[in-house]
Amino acid sequence: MSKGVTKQSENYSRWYTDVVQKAELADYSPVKGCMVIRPYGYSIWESLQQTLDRMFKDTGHQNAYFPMFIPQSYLEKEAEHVEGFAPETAVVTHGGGKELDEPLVVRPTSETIIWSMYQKWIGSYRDLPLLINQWANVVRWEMRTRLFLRTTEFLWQEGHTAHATFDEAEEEARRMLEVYRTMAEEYMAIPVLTGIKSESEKFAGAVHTYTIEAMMGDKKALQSGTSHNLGQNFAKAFDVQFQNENNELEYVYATSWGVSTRLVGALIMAHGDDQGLVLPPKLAPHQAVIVPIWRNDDQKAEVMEAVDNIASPLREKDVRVHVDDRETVTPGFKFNDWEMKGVPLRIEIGPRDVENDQAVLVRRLTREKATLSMDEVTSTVPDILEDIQQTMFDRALKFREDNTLTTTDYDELREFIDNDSGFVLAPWDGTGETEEKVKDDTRATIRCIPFDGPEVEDGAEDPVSGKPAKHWVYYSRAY
RNA sequence: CGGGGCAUAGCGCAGUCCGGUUAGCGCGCCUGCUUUGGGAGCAGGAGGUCCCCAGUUCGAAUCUGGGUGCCCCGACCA
Repeated sequence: MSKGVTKQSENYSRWYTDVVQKAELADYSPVKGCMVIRPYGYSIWESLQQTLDRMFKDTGHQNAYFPMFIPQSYLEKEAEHVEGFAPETAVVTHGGGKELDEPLVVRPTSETIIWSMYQKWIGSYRDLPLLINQWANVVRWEMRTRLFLRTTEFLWQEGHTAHATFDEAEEEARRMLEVYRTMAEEYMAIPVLTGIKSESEKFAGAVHTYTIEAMMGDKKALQSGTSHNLGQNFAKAFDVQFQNENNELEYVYATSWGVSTRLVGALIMAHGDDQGLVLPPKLAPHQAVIVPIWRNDDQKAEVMEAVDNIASPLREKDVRVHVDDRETVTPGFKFNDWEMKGVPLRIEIGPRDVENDQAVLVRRLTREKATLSMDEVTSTVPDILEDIQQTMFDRALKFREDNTLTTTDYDELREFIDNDSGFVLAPWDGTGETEEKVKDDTRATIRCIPFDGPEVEDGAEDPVSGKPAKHWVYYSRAY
């Protein structure tokens, strides 16, 4: 195995697959398009899961689990939904050696089976709102796959809620998008654009789709989470009505929202560098790794004692510390290994340090080295981790801002996109034709109509069609 | 599905054009000794249906025919 990874500047997508494999996040599986998530990669997913799960519970949601197999007829009940998902489903036709009476679709998403159950569970306004989330795997038969970013099977969470009014559903969809924004920005240290999807990009079966969009290291966009106001579409398809306070029957209003293991891909591409992965302290499985250094057994005993004198108090302060006491590899190997794996902080302790009652701290993000006294180490590590977390977010935000063009000129837009220079904020007339033309010309799509975009001034025109502009939108090439 | 490429040790490859002893190299792996502050050194060792099937030949990793799998590039997508 060669030592480093392909440089980002040389070939970004090779850099990405190199990092995934060398940081031992995932491996290719025998089944085309599927992947094996290795322990280190899975522990990152667990960090994301734990953080999100707490946020879901804090906003009143409960977890449940629905089956992976869905009767094919269910998927067909909502017209837009079946049109959107039928081409990418896996279908089970046989079980126990016999052909099934009705084929079973392996869920590409669970709206249909969940709403078939909500039909049984919801009768009155007193049953609402119903706020359920599930952690699950789903299968979508994609043409082209990439580790974490798009695999045939992936892990995700999907929230499915039922409400008495459209406004309440709308509020829920926006609330959960805000949860995702918080997750991305405050935990993953990835700034995101929040906004609404255009008609062509919205979820099959939704009234509105809201999204968080992040900029990756190659300046392409990654849709990192979506939240949908489904209106009454699924309630009508599955005949889910409730009696309101006036004893009238009304269809239920729905939302759904999800993020997936794609977030791991977002972490890799938003922060990674030519040394490998760079993880934000709040989500890193190991926040600090201690590398002991010794020449002989006497030194080893001294050094390990000093290591414990640092590791224990740090753990008491809830710092996730890992002591790398492997004897089969050299310290130099360990340095590179943990840098590849993105551990935010490395603490080196050798005989010289023991003698001087000090330790060497190295930050992964900046590779900045500092020598601190043992006491300082235990007292300042939490602050250092917090500082790294903030610095990572600030860097990513500056990167996005430096690579975003605001323009009303189509030639400028095209040139910018053609040079892979990032996001373009431009006025849009709101038509699918314009959107399509930009896509044909540049391969860029409308990522979202941002919530906090500029006001459209009177007389402002769409640079493509010349028609009156309705919104400012972000265009970008995307994963 | 269209276009291009590849298949030889765990991984990455050479050998194939022009058939000929026991199929090599690097990394990794195992054993021992010496090492250990930025990917250690030396010595020894293990490991192969050369993708599959058929054919040509005294002889096939190498030539011929068929098949299979994978990768990359384009049309769909969290």
